[in-house]
Amino acid sequence: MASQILAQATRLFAARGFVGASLQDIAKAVGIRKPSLLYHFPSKDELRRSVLEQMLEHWNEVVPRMLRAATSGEAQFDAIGEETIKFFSEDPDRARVLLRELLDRPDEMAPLVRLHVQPWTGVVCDYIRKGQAQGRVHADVDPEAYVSSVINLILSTIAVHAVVGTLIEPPTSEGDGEPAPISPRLLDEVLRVARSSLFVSPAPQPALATETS
Amino acid sequence: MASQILAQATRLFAARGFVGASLQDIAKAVGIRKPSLLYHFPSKDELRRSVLEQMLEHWNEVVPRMLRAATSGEAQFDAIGEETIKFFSEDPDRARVLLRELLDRPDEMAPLVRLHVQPWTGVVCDYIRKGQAQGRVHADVDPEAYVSSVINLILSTIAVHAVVGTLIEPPTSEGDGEPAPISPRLLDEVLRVARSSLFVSPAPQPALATETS
DNA sequence: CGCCTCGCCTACCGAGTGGTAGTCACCCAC
DNA sequence: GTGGGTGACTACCACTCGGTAGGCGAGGCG
Repeated sequence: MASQILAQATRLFAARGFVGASLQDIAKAVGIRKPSLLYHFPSKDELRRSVLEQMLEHWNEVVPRMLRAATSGEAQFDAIGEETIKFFSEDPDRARVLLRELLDRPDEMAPLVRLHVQPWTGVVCDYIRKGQAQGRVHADVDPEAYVSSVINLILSTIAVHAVVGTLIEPPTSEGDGEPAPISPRLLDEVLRVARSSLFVSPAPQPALATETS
Repeated sequence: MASQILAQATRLFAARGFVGASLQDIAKAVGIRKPSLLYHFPSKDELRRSVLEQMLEHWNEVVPRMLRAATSGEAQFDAIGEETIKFFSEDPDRARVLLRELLDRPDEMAPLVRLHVQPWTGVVCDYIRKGQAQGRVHADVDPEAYVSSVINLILSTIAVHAVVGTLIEPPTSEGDGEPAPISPRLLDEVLRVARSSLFVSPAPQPALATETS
């Protein structure tokens, strides 16, 4: 039950924001009444914290896999980006909730961000600096700023893809109720930008048969 | 008077979101009572539209300057990015309000985005394709997706710089009430990423005496 | 059976919301 | 002076919000 509440709360917080999504809305989406919801979560703020906690918990399961990939080789470097994109794009509400919290409560989110992404970015930054020493990575990359920018780019691209997507290709059909998948063109380009702004040799593969699939 | 209301409304919408900022809060920030505010703007929704309209109006004054820069030469290409960054970073609330609206009302914002940034991105995309034909721009750039990504990156970087900034350098002093300027490291890296993921020859200048000015 | 806990309910509360009605002081043209 | 518009105010409205009080049925257990 609590998990259904968390799921619906995540969905509605993502769509309307924390203040915009009322407990009544969330309860109705779950199929119960408001006081029943408050039985499981003592307050709306507690519900918000639980939503965030659940998401960061899930995130923490993904991180070790990425770190292992990061330290193994250059080609696997992309895997970090792909893994991050996968995490957010398999449920874009994660990106939206996170972005909204970043906007709504920056002071509260700053320590959380430090706690959950700082150590990971530290490893990646070390790897970038090593790459710079070996000449594989552009010398003028600012590792911390680069990593922050790429995370930011992935997060916001997925969060607002519904709007930006209509910029790059007209909506296929109007009035559809389903979520509309994220344009692969956008995601591919995000990865390409991240890769080609990091490594000095941008194209090991000649990009000739990319249209196969 | 109306301009003061718009200014405070922009500030509070940016900080707390549309539903989170009450008319009473805005009126108090201006120094008047709520009904007096509703005398100037007939409804809260009208106030929101006016805030957006004022911002897009201001934006439309900047666009022609950028377009002139875009069609003049390669070095001036960066000027577009710098101009865009300047527009948002001289008042980060613009980025925050825009991002919030993108999250809150995607269906309403999509046509606005098309109207106000579509023509401009069209010109830039043409320029990118010309650059690709001449070999100055990476062949695997997806012009529309690239431009969308860069706009997204600039917007979100400035919108949440307060949180991300603490990732790349510890806050100099705690408890400061002033807005805290955007880290130049972040902005420089955003520009570098945008530039170096576009052009094939990333460094015409050897980046040796860049610290002169 | 009696009793307790769990999960949910209806009914209600005070506070705050966006918005309206009506008033009042000012100022400027006639 | 006087009429009318301007821009602010006080007082109020219906409504929704997050949260509480208390009851009710089902199931486990002595």
